[in-house]
Amino acid sequence: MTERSSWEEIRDRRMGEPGAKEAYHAAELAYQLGRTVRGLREQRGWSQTELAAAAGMTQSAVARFEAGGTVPSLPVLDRLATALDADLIVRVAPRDHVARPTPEPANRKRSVVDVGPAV
Amino acid sequence: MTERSSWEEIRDRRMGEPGAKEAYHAAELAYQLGRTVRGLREQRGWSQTELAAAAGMTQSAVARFEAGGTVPSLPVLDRLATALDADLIVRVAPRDHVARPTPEPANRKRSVVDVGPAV
DNA sequence: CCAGGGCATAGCGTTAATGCTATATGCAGT
DNA sequence: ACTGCATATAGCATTAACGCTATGCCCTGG
Repeated sequence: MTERSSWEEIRDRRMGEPGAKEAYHAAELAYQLGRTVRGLREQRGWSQTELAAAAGMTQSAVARFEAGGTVPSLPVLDRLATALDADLIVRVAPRDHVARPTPEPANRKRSVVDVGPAV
Repeated sequence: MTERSSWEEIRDRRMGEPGAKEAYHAAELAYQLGRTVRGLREQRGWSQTELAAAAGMTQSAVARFEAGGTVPSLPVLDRLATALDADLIVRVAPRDHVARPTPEPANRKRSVVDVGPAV
């Protein structure tokens, strides 16, 4: 239909489709992660090609990801984060608990991967 | 080989294989996320079957996930988090920046999904 | 005007996560 | 001993993410 097919299209459709609330979240998540990574990349003055090389992937993969074309897998996110010298943080934080003020030392040299019950 | 095949086996193998540092991270991430979710589930006194129903999946899927049998996708994590009334937090936080003390209100009622350049 | 660099897409083959059903234990409770 | 519930696996079909290659477009420098 309309054959406009493009990642934007795909993303828009996913984010608009009702009944797929989870898919929606995931799509939005993908979108925002893409923008975040793009920001970090540009901040470093790197081209998609360079980031791709550093993360062990190709330019097209980076473009697809940055455009939110697909919901990235954790392995890929990890590689990108590592390439950008950043930490990939994935956590399932219960909302019940009154999360403590997160006494994060703001700079601890943890591993690239940071997981936890979040407080 | 040895045909012992089980998720533990799979996980162990993945976490042990050298040369796949990213895969390692991802596997460990999967493992820990699984334990976190299991903890939250038991904390609620739910059975895998119940959590599965609440998250729109089957008991086997939950078992597989909790055992770290596969690296979960974001959509699945989102559904599980939502079912457990928790927040799924995924972020790529640059290590360079001297992250500020995270002035997190410790209790804001954000969306289920929380993404950002992390400060 | 042409060349080069950077980014967006198209297509396609491969791989891995999901979903489901069925089954094997293990552990109470009766 | 039998029944029922919970968890671990097996096996299989589907789907989607990934990886790669090849273009197309745009913009800028020569």
